[in-house]
Order: sequence, then C-alpha cells, then structure tokens
Amino acid sequence: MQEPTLLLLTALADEPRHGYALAREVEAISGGRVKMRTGTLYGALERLLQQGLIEVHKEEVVDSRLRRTYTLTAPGRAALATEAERIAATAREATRRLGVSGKAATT
Amino acid sequence: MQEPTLLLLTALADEPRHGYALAREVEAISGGRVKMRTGTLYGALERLLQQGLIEVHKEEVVDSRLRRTYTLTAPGRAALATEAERIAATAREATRRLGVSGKAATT
DNA sequence: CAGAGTATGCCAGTCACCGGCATATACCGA
DNA sequence: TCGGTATATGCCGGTGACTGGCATACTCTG
Repeated sequence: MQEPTLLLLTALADEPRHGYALAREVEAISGGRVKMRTGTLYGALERLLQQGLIEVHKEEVVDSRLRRTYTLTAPGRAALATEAERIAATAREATRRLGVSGKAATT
Repeated sequence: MQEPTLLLLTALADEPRHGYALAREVEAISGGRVKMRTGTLYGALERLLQQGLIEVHKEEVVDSRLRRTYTLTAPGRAALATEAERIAATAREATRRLGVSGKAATT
C-alpha cells in the first residue's frame, strides 16, 4: 500500500466523506504535499471497494448531482491500523540507525 | 518513495553493505515481511546511485567474485531522515483518527 | 556430483499513480 | 450575460517501481 492510498484511508478514518472532500482532506493531512489526481482518487476508491476496505455509506443527490459517500469497513480500519503500525516501526528503525551511525558523534 | 526503497536506505544507514547483504538486512528489518527480489534490489540501487542518494563505497574481489559495497551519501541521509519523519507523521495522524473515531468512546 | 548458499545482474509483466480530459451544476464578479 | 472558479464524478494513456523468473558463477557440504 502506497502513500496516497494510505492517506485516503486516513481521511476516511474519522468520518465518512465523498470523493471530492477526500481529495481536499488528503491534501490537508499531508500538509499540501500530496494533491491526489482524480484518476488516482477514483481508481483507488474502486480498488478499495473491491478489496472490501471501504464501502458506500450513502448516495444522495445534491444540486441534481450524485454525491457518493464512502466509509471505512471493519477490515478497512484494521488494515489502516496495521499499516500505520508498520510504517511507524519502519520510521523508528530508520531514525534509530541514522542516529547510531554517527560514528564520529562522540568526538 | 516506496517501502522497499525506504528499507534499502534504512539498511544502509548504520554501515555500508553490499547487495546481497542488503537483501537479507531488509528482510530482517521488516521482520521477514519484505523479501526483496534481486530485480528490485539492483534496479533500486541503480536508481539511487543516479539520484546521488547512495554511492559505491568500495569494490573488492572476494573468492574471485566482485563485491560492490554501497554507502549513503549526505543527501541520502537527509532524504531518509525526511522520509522517516514524513511517514511517522502520516502514521501518527492515522492512529489519531482511528482513536478519535471511536464515537462512543466517551460514554 | 548434486544441492544449497553467496553474489551480481537482466528482462518481461503487472499495477498503482500521474497528468490530462470530459462532463455538469452552482455561484460570483465583470 | 458571459467567463471563471469551485464542486463533483469519472475515463484514458503513459510512466515507473516492484514482481517473479532466469542466467551466471564460485564455494561448501553431504
């Protein structure tokens, strides 16, 4: 699972959101670094739906346009928790090694 | 930057290593989850060399076979530090949201 | 002598992501 | 009223990292 997908799940973690709102939320979470293209966004949503990590929360018509709201499933929450733990561990190990490797640090 | 590449840099963070040793180290760091294929490994090393994130530490002949040892460059260390910080932040946010979303948690 | 371990490297294929485009409505300023 | 921006969903071609498999070659063990 890559960063955009992870951010997408994260953006869904606190409350259900629809596609466009997710794109803005992902940008906000990442501090403006990750601007999800719609291709990535809807492609990823399709994939996550098929994987059962998210599901359609509700479909409503706003201003005569469809708005499809997504939410995390239980497996989705679990997957996100696992991923978060994993990358946190990786980050810790990287930081630790960077610190340890300062061979001449003592001098 | 994806996980395999990040793990590769992490495996180089404490001391110079050659290709095969890196593959084993990555597997160790990831707790056996990530088994780097040689295609990924040498492809990534090539890429990282071109990006200037790693460099050839030394080339020695052991048992009449070439052993090329790689090490992180200063930009490589910086990039790893930045990446580690970034994914740590992402992990924190995901964990926080998963916790917050327990709507009935307060009771 | 066969097989496993060490070690480097190439190649075809897959799949997530990128960048752009199309479509459609609402709202705001010129 | 016309154009631009924001909202909102969705498709399509291309890129590039990663996968899985293969080739090569030497050493050590059974």
